[in-house]
Amino acid sequence: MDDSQGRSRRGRATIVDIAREVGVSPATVSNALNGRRYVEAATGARIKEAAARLGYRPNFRAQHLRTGRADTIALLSSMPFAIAAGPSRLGFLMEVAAVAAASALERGMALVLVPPLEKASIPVSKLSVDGAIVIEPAAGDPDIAWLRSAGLPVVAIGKQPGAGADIPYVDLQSGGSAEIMIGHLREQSARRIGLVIGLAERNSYVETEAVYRKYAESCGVEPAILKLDEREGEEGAHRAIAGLLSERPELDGLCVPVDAFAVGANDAAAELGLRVPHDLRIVTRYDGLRARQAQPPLTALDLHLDKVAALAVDLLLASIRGNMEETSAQGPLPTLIPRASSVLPG
Amino acid sequence: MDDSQGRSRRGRATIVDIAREVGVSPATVSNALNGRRYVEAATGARIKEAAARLGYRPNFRAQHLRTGRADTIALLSSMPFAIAAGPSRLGFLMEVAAVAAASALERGMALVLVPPLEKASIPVSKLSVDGAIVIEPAAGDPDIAWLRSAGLPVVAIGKQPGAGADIPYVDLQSGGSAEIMIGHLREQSARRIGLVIGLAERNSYVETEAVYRKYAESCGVEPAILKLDEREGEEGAHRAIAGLLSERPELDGLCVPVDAFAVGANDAAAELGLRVPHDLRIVTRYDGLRARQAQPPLTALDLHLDKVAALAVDLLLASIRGNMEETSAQGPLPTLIPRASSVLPG
DNA sequence: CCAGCGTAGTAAAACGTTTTACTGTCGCAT
DNA sequence: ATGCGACAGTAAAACGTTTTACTACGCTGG
Repeated sequence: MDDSQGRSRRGRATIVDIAREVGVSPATVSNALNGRRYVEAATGARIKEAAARLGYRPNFRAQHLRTGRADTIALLSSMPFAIAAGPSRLGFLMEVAAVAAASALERGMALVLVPPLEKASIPVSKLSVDGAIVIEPAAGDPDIAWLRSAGLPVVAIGKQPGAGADIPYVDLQSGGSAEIMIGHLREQSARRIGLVIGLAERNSYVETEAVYRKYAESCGVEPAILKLDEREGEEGAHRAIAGLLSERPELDGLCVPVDAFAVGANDAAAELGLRVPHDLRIVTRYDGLRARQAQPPLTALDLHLDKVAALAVDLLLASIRGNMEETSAQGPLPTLIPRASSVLPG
Repeated sequence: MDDSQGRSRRGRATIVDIAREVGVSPATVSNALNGRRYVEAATGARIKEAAARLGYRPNFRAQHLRTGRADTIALLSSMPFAIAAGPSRLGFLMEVAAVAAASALERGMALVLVPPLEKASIPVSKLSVDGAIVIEPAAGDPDIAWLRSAGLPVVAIGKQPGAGADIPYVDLQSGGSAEIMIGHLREQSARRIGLVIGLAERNSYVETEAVYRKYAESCGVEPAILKLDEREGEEGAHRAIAGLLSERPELDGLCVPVDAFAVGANDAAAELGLRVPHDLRIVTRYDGLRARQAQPPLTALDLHLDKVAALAVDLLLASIRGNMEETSAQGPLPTLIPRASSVLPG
């Protein structure tokens, strides 16, 4: 039964209700409402009027089925839960998420958030999305593999090591970041700098290590490199770095890109009675809550993640829509935020 | 043409490919795969084997259309852009988002993030979701109105003022929070406490004001209440609070639930040469980056947003699935985090 | 006057599931 | 024998769009 509103049985008005009302075919209504074929101005006006009068709302689920789109993208963290939990929960991922979500919405796409889960349960395969942004993926990331096998476009924030040109990315300028960090330590008169990075094969680690090795060689210092399992978190870093500092007491600077590890470095220094920054200068990369709350607060980089996130969304949408003339984008160069962990007073 | 894999022309295997392969009807395949009707064990096994062999992935868009679900919920901030921007971008909303997203994913739902947009453009009507969580909605929130008119379940974090029992909510314990804040100020020997809240009609303001008025009456202090437009942000608060403090120089304590305003209070005190906490004690509510980074750092409350977010997701999913025996949930009581803005040394 | 073409519309198929209503068969108690 | 219910499966409709292929029609140039 139609009621006086002209809509079918129960529920929302559909395109065929409008068609019946106006005396036209559903196809014409569709074309009038989303103008992908010309319909006569007068007809179009009548259709739009009827649509408004009936309170028509397109059924997105039907559109999605028909068109094969989802109008949704995902934002994935590939970091293990341990490192993303605690104070870093509001970290890198969420900072990107906030602006990526806004940027996507303004382009008519929804962004679904996929934080690291405690009980890892490949939820990415349960998602209905048109593509995904992945943050600093390690080589062989299983989520990326799944997405690619499903034929979905993926954009990385930070190049995926080992990936060909097939995965576009926003360059996080990790090499430049490393040079800024190490350069700053040297300016603060550190002469024996050590490096603490993660064990996973992430581009930022790779590039940072390369820059570090070049520094070590050119300055003639014996490299001191510690690679830690990210899952160990702050406490693991604390222990391991305490070990490093005992073995290599000459170290007077530490470049620790992972903020959780850097806090561990602070703790290790405290345990060994080393004064930061006097005896040991520490810098980290991501300027999040952890860096600012540390005692002493950690010198860090402003990665300009708002710009990075917006670039990533642009890149992904271009990729989804098939315009892939440019396959990657250059992120902005980070800027240093000097804090007490590395700046000698006076 | 079927290829050797038995799937239809191009693209993913569908349920009818499996049906053809096994020699059974599509309906049986559907029933076998999502077990809502019994199918014989042997048949079911053959079907599942074929599904695995063909690499079958259900087409979520088709499921969504057929079932009317979206398997997605939205998380909305109803705060204006000005107050959610800057340091608070990583604030309340994102803290809730992180755990709500994880919690939803573990229950098979995706969470889409709807941060406040600079150019407000009712994007909620473009979303395909089964329901929404709204953070501290003001009375008459247009997003909520829209969602309700679309028949979608809504859960509020913090009761919506003026809403009946129709909108379930997680009680943020704003009354209790106010008592904790004001009680703390009094313990820190504040004798003339002022209140700064927002102009919008949000429950936390309402309850806080009520508690404050009771305090003022019972202690015989002349109420000093400032209500500020949230869009004015830090600077607006700075100016207005400076005005208040000049007019009412006897004030020695300030309860400022909105963190952006509390930072403004800090600035106002500095401008007037008032020492915090010596001459003026300040407390705020949300313990975010802003509170911790302020000079001096602000005493705040741990609202236990992880628990709150999980409760909200539970409530919303129950609401979506139609189990609404309990219509609301009681959030945990906040706990005080004393900091230098209110704690007198010694 | 006719071939040809652009225009504005239509009918029907298609997207891939789920669900409803129906069918045949088997076992079993009457 | 017969009726009956449970069982395991099927055919077809349905969800609401978009898209393809087609039609009727008027116009234009030759």
